[in-house]
Amino acid sequence: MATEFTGTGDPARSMALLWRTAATSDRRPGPKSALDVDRIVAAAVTVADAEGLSAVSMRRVAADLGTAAMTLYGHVPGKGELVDLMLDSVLGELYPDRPPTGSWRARLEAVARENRALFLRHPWAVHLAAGRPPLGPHLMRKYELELRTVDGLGLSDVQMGLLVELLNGFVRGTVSGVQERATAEQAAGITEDRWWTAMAPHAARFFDVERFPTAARVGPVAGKDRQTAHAPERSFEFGLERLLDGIGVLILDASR
Amino acid sequence: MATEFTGTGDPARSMALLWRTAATSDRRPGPKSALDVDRIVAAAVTVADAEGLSAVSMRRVAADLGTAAMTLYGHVPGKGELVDLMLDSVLGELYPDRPPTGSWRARLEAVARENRALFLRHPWAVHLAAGRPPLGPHLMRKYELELRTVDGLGLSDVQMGLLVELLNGFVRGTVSGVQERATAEQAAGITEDRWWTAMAPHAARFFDVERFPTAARVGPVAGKDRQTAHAPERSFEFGLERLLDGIGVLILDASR
DNA sequence: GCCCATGTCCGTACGTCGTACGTCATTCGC
DNA sequence: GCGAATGACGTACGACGTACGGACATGGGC
Repeated sequence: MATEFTGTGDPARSMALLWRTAATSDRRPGPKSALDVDRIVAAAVTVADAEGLSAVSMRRVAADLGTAAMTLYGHVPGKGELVDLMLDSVLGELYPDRPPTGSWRARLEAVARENRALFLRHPWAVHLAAGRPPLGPHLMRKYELELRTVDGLGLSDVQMGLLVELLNGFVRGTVSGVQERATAEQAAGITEDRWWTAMAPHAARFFDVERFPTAARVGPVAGKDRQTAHAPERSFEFGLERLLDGIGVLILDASR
Repeated sequence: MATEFTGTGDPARSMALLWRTAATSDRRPGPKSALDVDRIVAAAVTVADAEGLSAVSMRRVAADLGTAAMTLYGHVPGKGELVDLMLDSVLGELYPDRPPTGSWRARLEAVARENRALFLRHPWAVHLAAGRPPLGPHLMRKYELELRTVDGLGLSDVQMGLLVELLNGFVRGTVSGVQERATAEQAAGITEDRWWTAMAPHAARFFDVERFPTAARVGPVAGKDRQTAHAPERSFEFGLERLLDGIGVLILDASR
């Protein structure tokens, strides 16, 4: 694994790819390609959705497209750039019509829910989105629309940026647990439930109630209703409520 | 890469390793080993701290210990289990003396700051901690101590669990950006600054102020003081403030 | 209508990874 | 001392990303 993730090559080439500023081959000699960037990206996204990012290899994507691995390099400089393209591509699914409307609270809630839904659809996108982002058209659009939801509330520009970043970070944080677990599931070929039921008796052997009294009372290990208490949606709803309450305090302060 | 991350083998073996319930080799025949689990884990953590988790290979860790790759398999079932051990190991650095004290707000703030500091020391631990956790002694201790900081506030057990999870998720979310960027840096061999200055002119070519007016005003791409506005500590401080404000609302409700 | 520059396609190969297997050397209980 | 159990580790396999270069199709300029 040389380049890990994200494009590392020529920035100009990366940007041209992201914004699809191809030469569009205005009648050059040479055979027509059956492939194009969009088809490759779509195939890669399909693989990632179904089997996780680790299943996305150049060989695999090429095979799904009925071609050989090296064929892809004619359209995409490398895997890093392909991953960048994948991320920007799925970001285009956000806010299909227009930015969220309503009260500031409704708008921010909608932003959080749309982002969460996107990440649940494409779990592999979570930790990509946390890193150095590909400055593609869909990321730009997302950023613009999200900033608009916190515009005109009396906040400073810096506060607006921080707020959008906070909300995105929160969603990533709550989803990443689900995502990492899902990745582990298909990597290990064992579901969350099976893993817990396999691990629980062994955990119980080491779980000392005297050393961990509070965890024993509250925690998911001891509790019977582990599932319900640990349900990711509940974590999300709970956290969103707290976060919006806290943002409300800020906005109240700003408006007076 | 067969097992990706986290142990997938025998749960009993994993737990015995995590809790160091070794047979302690009470005089068995065969040669003495110069290695033990602790030395292997420590070496792996050192590599991960310095060069990222992707630099942690069995060959590399073995080389740093002056031995061959396969030697490690006598002490550790596989890489997944080693990673589990690494994570639980560094979690032991949290709350060196006792749990945080003071007001609920001071306690929660301390929890957030200690976790953040840990993740900044060991960036690779961030996305491991998000997944299926290794139920080792240090994770148990962390969970117990953090639950105690929200005990006795009039919250339900479920709310206590959710609160601890929320705080941890927030810290992970804010740190993961820093971490992913750092990983990308050493993978690409280019610093954040260099990347931005290399990318900025190309970004500007596609950045349409008419399409993205709000982003143009607020965003880090256009702004001169990108650095200061985007500083990760500022994001953390800002988010923590909002979060604690929101938690305050909940605690106020619970106490009346 | 032909030529060749400009493409695409892809087989091969190298160096990385995790780790299964088998051989060998060491060191204990007796 | 000696048999047996155990640690060390060389070799090998199949995955990975991708550099290289040959085979081949195509279209514009003449």
